[in-house]
Amino acid sequence: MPELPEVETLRRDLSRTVINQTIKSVEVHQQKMLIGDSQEIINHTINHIYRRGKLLIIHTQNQDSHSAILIHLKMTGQLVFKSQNIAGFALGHPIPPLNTPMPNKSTKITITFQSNDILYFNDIRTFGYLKIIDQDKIAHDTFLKTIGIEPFDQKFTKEYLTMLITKSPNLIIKPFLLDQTKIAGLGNIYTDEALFYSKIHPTRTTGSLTISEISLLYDAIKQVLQKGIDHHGASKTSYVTLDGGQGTFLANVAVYQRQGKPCERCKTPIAKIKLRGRGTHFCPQCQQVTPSST
DNA sequence: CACTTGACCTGTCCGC
DNA sequence: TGCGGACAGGTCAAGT
Repeated sequence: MPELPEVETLRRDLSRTVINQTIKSVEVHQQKMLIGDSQEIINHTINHIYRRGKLLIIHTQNQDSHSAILIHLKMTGQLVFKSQNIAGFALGHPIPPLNTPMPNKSTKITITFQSNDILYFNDIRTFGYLKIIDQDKIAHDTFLKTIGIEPFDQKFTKEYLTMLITKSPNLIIKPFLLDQTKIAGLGNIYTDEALFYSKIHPTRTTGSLTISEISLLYDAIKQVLQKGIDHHGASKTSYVTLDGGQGTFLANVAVYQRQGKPCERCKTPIAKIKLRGRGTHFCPQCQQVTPSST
């Protein structure tokens, strides 16, 4: 469930808490969650953290080597930070952390810093991973290699989106938007929201979209992602912010998991269908299967 | 080659 | 109350 806004929220929080921290030890509680050699980052200092789509990339180094930690949370992954310096640790999220014990049974990897601060990687369903590789090999990572454009990249323009759509005119728009090799970072929640605001039915084909619909879709993608970041992400079941708190985006969704509830624009009950195995929410009135004339 | 489907997992919820 | 099954969804290998 963590999509671009959730991972971006974690990136920002991590940048305030673990930059310049030196890794003392790495404890792996479930082997398959770790790819690579944890010894490689012992005594490494974290000096840079960035994000590609839903993937978090942490640069570490010491005198001899430069490594990278790639973290994918998939559906139920969590990163939780426990500081020794309680007074200095206030991330300021709107919903404060529950006092969930750390570590717990979903804790898969524990990273302890020289400060004795601890970063926990939890994942109930164990779909996520933490991967340690040489920094020179980042460009060869099989996932990163195929990932598409960043929605907030300057190169992502209306023309770029039009080009992507024109190139694959026979795809259903929702799976198209979920395809990480085309646009990076959209998942089920933000895709449904973006289609609602652009008044496009999720089963429309890419080739059927008009220029003005593509324009609306472009604006909607950026707006819902920004709104998600502003709300510190969407906490449904498992996603939490770095301090264990919750994002508030779900209180502000228009369609996601609002089936049966009135559309905020026209009061028609929101519908839910299954599209390619994904729960898909939309307003049957506002989002027509043919282009709207407006 | 481009696209689609099922598998990977486990906690939660619903109906019987 | 207990149990089985559906469901949740990001990615990738396998299939079309």
